[in-house]
Amino acid sequence: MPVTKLERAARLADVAKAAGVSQGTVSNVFNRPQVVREEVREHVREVARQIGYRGPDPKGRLLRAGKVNAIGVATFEPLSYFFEDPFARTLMQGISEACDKAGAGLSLVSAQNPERLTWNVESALVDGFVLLCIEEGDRLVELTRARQLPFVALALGKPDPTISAVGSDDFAGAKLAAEHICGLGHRNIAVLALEFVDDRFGWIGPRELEGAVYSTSRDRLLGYFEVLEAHGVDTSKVPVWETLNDMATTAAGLEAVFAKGERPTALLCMSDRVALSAIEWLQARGLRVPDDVSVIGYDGIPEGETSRPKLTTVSQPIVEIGRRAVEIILDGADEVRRETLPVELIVRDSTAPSRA
Amino acid sequence: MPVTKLERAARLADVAKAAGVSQGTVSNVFNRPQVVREEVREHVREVARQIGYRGPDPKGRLLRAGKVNAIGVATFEPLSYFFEDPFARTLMQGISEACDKAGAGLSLVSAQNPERLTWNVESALVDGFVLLCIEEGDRLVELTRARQLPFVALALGKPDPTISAVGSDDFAGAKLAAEHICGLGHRNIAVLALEFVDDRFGWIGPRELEGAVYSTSRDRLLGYFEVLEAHGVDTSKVPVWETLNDMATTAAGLEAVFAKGERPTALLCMSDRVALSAIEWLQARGLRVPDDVSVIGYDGIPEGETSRPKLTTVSQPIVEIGRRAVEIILDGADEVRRETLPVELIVRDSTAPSRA
DNA sequence: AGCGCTAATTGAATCGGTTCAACGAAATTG
DNA sequence: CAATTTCGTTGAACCGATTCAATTAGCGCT
Repeated sequence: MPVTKLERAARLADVAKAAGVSQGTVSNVFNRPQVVREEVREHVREVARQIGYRGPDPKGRLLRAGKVNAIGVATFEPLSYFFEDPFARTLMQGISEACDKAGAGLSLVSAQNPERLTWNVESALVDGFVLLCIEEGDRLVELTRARQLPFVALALGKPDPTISAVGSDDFAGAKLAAEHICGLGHRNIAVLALEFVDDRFGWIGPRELEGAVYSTSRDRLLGYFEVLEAHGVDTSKVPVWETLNDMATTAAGLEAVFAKGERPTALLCMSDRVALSAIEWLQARGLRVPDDVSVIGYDGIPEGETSRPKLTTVSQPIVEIGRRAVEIILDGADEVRRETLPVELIVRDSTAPSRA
Repeated sequence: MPVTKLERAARLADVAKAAGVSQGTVSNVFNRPQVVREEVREHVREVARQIGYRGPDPKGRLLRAGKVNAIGVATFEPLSYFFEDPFARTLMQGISEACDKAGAGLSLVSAQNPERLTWNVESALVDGFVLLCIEEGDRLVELTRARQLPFVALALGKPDPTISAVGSDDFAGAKLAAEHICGLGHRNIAVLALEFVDDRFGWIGPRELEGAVYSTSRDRLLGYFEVLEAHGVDTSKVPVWETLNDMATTAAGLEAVFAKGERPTALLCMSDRVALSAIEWLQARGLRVPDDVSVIGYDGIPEGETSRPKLTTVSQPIVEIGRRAVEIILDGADEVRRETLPVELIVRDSTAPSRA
């Protein structure tokens, strides 16, 4: 009897019935063709073709298999952040390389939109999460915990020992930067920092340092200060301005710093983005970098290599951090893993000896 | 009686049993809390907490719901391509914006690895695909067809009317570029092209043009030629070099072009990447852009705005293309949709009047 | 008390596969 | 020839939820 097409999309069971074999056999035809006799195999294939069955639906397979074979990357920023921000992009490179190698998929998740029907941390079909804790790291971790899936936090502000995390040594990195600047003879220095607490910017004093939510910023500042003091700088007089890692708040900070009496001859920036913004601001004001002002960044994003002047910076192994995070998740071991990768001073053209 | 924890992860059914209610009620507690009496709701919540149930598993929900609420972006390149290539990145911006707005997820899929057990076009859990047909567009389309999911092709080389696609008018865009160059008085022109057939580079003659696999390259070249001829240029003498859209093959092409007798005063490049590479090569050889050689690109990637000199180019609405592709997929209408978005000439600093 | 109405809950079917113990038939062995 | 092994196939359980028709409970009204 001729096989007729069905109304709804064909299923495995339909093929089985039409071909007069069991579901298990049809399943095998598509998943382990070797175990089924050639004659049967071809027959099933032919029937499948006739009723328009194109192979097992991943939705069904998933439920049984349990494993999605994909990892999710979550952040509180909008999805476009993954493709715009240089740091995120570099990180994603490492993450995507590791996924490619493991044959795992990559799903991007934005936790920003708390509404219903959105693909979020609660509903994403993934085997584990890499958390990009740029902002609201705590909430992100909390959301993810509820999913009971393995996860690794990156750029996590807090050194919580119950959370797997990959990062680099902020304290050591900051010291590297400060050593370089002091070694060039600079003593009149300003700091352009990242956030100490959420959604605020402006001057940072001892009180703000004390109440810092983000240990990244705190550790880096402490690193700067330790070295500066060792070189006889009175850190209580060093202007520290908290930015939102963008042009606007960086410019505001520079306005404020340069409005003060003594102008700095060097800028310690806690990110390359801030450093690049600062250079742009300085150049627009007719100040030469590094002749008039030395600028050092932090992170080591690719843009620092092509800027003018090329950016001196402390480089984190961003790609490597992403790669490790994925490896840890795919490892499957469920104990807490914390890794700190080494940082490196990269001297390029945006810093020069002090002329003072 | 006290509720005890289970060995395996708790399921909805376990909660139902432990709380002495039906599965349906527990499902409602988590999905439509309004419909269940407060007393029951709280009781179920409490029991769920005790046995360690954190809410419905998306895997199960998926099977029933049928909709994943995510779209996939597939290409033959490795995953890292999405974060490295400027064109892809800009496209992804549009795609991710549209996904964000629709509350849909975003999964990246590389079709490169044909092995088993990999997250690929056949197994990705998505509701539809955006196909980035940079290379091997045909195979990609074929693979995707088998999934019987809606898909939209971008940058598809062939004008296949059975496939939904979003693109821009290559012929018109190329004419724009050529008009600009001719209008500046240039008559001695070379073309740096993209691929006409897979995995080859070098000179393009009438034969290669004839046998072009990629209509994008062919249409652009035809656009260039039509305008050049209208300005009295003998196009059979115009050197056309096919690149692989990278520095190496662009440099090789320039070596070849400049080794020939008459040096061009203007370069028509089929991508901004090639144009930027060309500028770099020219500058390294001591040739000034645009004084000695004018260079015009194609695409309109962000890098063209910050390069030195800033790049004159034909801009495709890349972000918009990505956005439309997602909208078409989420629309759900299953007829074939083909859209051609307008291109625009953007005159910046890499082109100048011919001094001849 | 009897009636109609609404709101809350149940039970079973369903989604689309994979897996595995068990089984029958054919091939191999002692 | 009986015993064992191998191979291919079956049938049913299972994965973890959602959905909806049917049922029950509770309430107000005459």
